[in-house]
Amino acid sequence: MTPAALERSKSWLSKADLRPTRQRLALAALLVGDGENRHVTAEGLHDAVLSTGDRVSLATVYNTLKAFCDAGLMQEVTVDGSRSYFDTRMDDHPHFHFEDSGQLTDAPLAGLAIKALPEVPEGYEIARLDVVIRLRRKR
Amino acid sequence: MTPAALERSKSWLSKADLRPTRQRLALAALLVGDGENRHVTAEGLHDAVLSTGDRVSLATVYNTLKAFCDAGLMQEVTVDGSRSYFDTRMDDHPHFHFEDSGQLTDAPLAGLAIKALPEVPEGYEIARLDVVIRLRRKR
DNA sequence: CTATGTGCAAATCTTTTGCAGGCTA
DNA sequence: TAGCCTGCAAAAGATTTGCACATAG
Repeated sequence: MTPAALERSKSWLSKADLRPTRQRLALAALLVGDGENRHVTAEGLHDAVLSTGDRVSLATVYNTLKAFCDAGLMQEVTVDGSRSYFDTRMDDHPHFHFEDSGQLTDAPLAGLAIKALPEVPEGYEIARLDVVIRLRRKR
Repeated sequence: MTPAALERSKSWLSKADLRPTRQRLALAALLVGDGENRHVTAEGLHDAVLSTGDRVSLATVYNTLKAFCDAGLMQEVTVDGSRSYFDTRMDDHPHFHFEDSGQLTDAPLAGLAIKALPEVPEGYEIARLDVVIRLRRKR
């Protein structure tokens, strides 16, 4: 982990009043260490952290990702019933989901324009608008 | 099950070359017997069929719903990581998801207008566009 | 009759939880 | 020190699967 990545990870955690433990720093470094947005699954992140040599249990990865979400640092994105993805980008934006690889990426928000939304039922308000563009490899 | 519902269920199954077994007819009657669209979970449908007096195992409900999807009679909608919903309506249309009750309903397609979509990556085409409007009860 | 379905229980897979011990502030 | 964190293993759900039996065409 570079000094810059360490710094970024620490300030990311302190933004949410989360203690900079060894495990959280290791995970944060993989998530925001380079300043890019990430879309990870718990298992994928666990594999990634193990391959850096750090030891973090899978249960802690789950608990930590959930803690990051609760703290408002990430959001959970549901794209297929079997796995959850965790996204470091917090604004409402569309996603591309590649059906062949299962990969999830941000879709440029610029290209999406929603002109109107269906009328929301009485007594409710919009919590979030999820847009997933499912992509299939062209034959 | 009314004669009309039985008829509708049978023709719905035959549309997809699925044999009209007792279990499939019981499930189909609940799904399309009245001509309305339905959004069900496997467990919810299982409860419903049991309450009509028919006996169908939960595993068969799962297998049958999956068979209906494979046959192009329904589509699976993923709205939160923990459960799958199965929708008898086959066109691309937005959904309302009520966070308090977990209920899923169709949102009027009329109200949604998408002006433009992000450019699709080279070599891929859009398989489906999922739009889920998450609703929270107003305080 | 033969290929398809079905039921049941056990297996899988992802995610959560309980609890004893560890570590940050 | 006090309270928050972590690890592990076991629990909890949702869904799938293996296999023997049943049934539609």
